[in-house]
Amino acid sequence: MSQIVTLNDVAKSANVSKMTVSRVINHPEQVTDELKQLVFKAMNELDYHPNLAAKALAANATRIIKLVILEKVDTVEPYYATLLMGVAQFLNAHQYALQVVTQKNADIGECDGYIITGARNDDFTWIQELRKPVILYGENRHHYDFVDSDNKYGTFLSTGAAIKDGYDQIIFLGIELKESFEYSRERGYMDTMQKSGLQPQIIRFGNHSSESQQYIEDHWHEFKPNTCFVCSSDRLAIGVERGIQRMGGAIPEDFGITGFDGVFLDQIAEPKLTTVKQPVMAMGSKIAELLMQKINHGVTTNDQSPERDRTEVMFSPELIRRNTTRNYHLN
Amino acid sequence: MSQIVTLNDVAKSANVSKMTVSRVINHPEQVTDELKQLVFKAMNELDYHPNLAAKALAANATRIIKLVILEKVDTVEPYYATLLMGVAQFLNAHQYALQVVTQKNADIGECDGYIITGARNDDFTWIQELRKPVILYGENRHHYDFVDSDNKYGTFLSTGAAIKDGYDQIIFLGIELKESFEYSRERGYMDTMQKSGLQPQIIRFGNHSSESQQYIEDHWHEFKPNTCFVCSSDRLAIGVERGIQRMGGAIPEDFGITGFDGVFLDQIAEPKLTTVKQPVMAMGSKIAELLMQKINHGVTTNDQSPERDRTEVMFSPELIRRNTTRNYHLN
DNA sequence: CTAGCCGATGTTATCGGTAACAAGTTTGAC
DNA sequence: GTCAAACTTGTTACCGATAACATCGGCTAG
Repeated sequence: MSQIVTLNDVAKSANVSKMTVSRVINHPEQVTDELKQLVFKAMNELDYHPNLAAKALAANATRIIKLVILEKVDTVEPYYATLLMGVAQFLNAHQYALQVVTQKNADIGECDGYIITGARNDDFTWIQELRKPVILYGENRHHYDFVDSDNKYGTFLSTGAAIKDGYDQIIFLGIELKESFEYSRERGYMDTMQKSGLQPQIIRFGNHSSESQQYIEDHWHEFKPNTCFVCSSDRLAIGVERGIQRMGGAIPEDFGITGFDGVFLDQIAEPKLTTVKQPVMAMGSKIAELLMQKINHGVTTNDQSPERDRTEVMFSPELIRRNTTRNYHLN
Repeated sequence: MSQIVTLNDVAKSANVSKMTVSRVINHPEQVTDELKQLVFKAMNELDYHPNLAAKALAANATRIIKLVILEKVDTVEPYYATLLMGVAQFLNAHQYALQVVTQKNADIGECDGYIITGARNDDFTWIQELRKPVILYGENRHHYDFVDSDNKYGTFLSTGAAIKDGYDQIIFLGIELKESFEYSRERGYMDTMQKSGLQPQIIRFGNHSSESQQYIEDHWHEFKPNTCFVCSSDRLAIGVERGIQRMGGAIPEDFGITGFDGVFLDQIAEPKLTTVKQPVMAMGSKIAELLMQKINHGVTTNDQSPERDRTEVMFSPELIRRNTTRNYHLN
C-alpha cells in the first residue's frame, strides 16, 4: 500500500503549501528556520524522495546523462567498468540517471549532457555536432573539457622508480597510437631519462599482450640483465612478463617491469605488476561533477570556441610497487 | 534554436489532436490508417522523439531500471561491463534509463524494477524487501526469475571435449562457493565423467589465479602427462596455465586446460584459453527484456511465492577451442 | 499616521504525456 | 426508418515539481 510520497503529502503533513516544501529543497535561504524544521521533520517521517520525472519535466530537462563508450564491446576493458562506477556514484547521489551508449546509438533520445570516453581523433567530427554540454575522459587536442590522469607524471613515476631501483637499461614499450595520452606517457619517460643522462629507447605495439611478448622473445639476445621495461599499459606489461618468464629471465632481479593503469590486469599477473595506478573511480565521479556544474550553470550547448575557458582536471596517478620491480619489500 | 518537438507540435502539423498522436504511438489499432499515415509523416518531418520524463510522470513510473552489481568494485570483472552493455542496449531501444548501483546505495531513489547481478545467498534477505519487479542474473534457489547460461551444459561441453581429446585424467578445479552456478558446473562435470566411466576428482579454491597456480605447483608430482584441468572460471584456468608453464609442462600436448566464462581473460592468457564462452551481451539484453515484460504486464511487486510461474531463461554457452587443448587445429 | 517596500508564503499555470470520459459518426438489426 | 452498439476522434483532468506572480503582514521613512 505504500503509495508514492509527494511534495503535497509532505506539505499537508507540515501544514504548509507544497511550494514551501519545494523551496526548502531548492532555495532554503528563502524559508524561515521554523518552517524548515517542520518540513524536514515531515520529510523524514514520510520518507520523502523527490520524483525525478516530475523534476525533469518541470525543468525542461531530462535528468539523463549519456555515457558514451567508444570501444569495441568485446574489448571493453574493466577500466571502463570502474570509471562507470565512479560516474554512477556521483550521478545517483545527485539524482541523475544514466544512459550507456556506444557511438551507433548515441543519438537516440534526449539527454542533458554527455560524458565521452575513449575518443580517438576521428571521433571529433561527430562529437562537435552534439548540442549539449560534453566532458571528455582523456586529454585531447580539440579544446574539450576533460578529466584525465596525469600521464606524464605517471611515467615520470615509473621511470624514476626504475632508475632508483638501479636498472641500468630502461626501455619504454608504448602503444602505437597517435593519441595525446600516449604522447604524454612517452614524454614523461623521455624527460626523466634525459634528466638522468640515460639513453632512452622506445618501441611501440598495438595494445596487446601477445605483441609485446613476441617482441621480448624475438629480441631476447639484445637484453642484458639489469634491464627494466617501462610499459604504457598493463596489457603490454603482462606480455613482457610472460616473454621474460618464457625466456628464463629473473623477475625482478635481472629484469624489471612496470605497467600502467592499475585496473584488474595488474592483479591477474604473476608476479603481480608494479604499476602506475590511476584513481579511476575518483576520476569518474569528477567527470560527472564537472558535467553537472556545466549543466547547472546554464551551459546548454557544446561550445568549443578556443577563447572560452577550458576546464582540465588532472589526477595524479600513484606508483604501486609490487613484485616486478626490485625492493618491493620497501614501499 | 532547435526547440524540443512535442506531441503538440506533431499534432498541429498533422491537423489532429495530440491524443490522436499519442494513440498512434501507443495504441495504433485504435486509429484509422489514413490518420496514421498523416501522423507518421509529421513525426518524421519534425523528427519527433517522445519525452521520457513526461511519459514517466503520466504513467506514475520512473522509466528507470536499477542495475545492482553486488561485487567489490575493485574486482569488477569485465564480465559485468559486458553484461551492462547488453542491458543498456535493450533499455536504450525501449526508452528506459539506467541507474547503476551497489548494495550500499541501492535504496536511494525510485525505479520501476531491478536487475541484480552477483547475488550470493545472504543477499536474499534484503532482495525480498524490494517492492518492484526483480530479475536476477544467475541461477538461484530462491525462486526468483533469472537469466543465466546453462552452466551444467557448459561443463558438459568442456569435460566432453577433454575426453574426446584423449586426456585420460580429467580434474575439475572449482570455486569454493556454495552457489548454484558452481553446483551446476560441478554436476556437468560429474555426470559427463560418470557417463564415460571415468574417475572424477574435484578440488576447490577461492576464485583467484594465484590459488590455482599454487595448487598446481604444490601438487605437480601427482599429475601424470595426459591430464586435463577443467576449470570453473577463466581466472582459475589462467592460474593453472601459469603453474604448468612454471613447472615445465607441455600445453596442450601433455596437459590440457579449459576455462569458463570467455570474457576478456581468456584472450589475455597465453596460450589463449580453450573456454566455455557465455553469450554475455545477449544475456544482458534478455534480462532487460524480461524485466520490461514484467513491468508492462502490470507486475508491480516483487512476488516470490512458490506457486507462481517462475521464468528462467538459460542460454547455451559455446565451447571455444583455442590453444590450451589438443586438436585446436580442427574446430 | 500612512504610503511604500520588503520578506515570507500561497496560488496559478506549465512542463509533455496519457487515461477517462465526451462527442460525433458509422453500422447494423429489427 | 429508428435506435443502439461500435468505432473514431476530441476534451478535460491529472501525474509531481517549479517559476512566476499574487498576497499578506510588518517595518521604515517622511
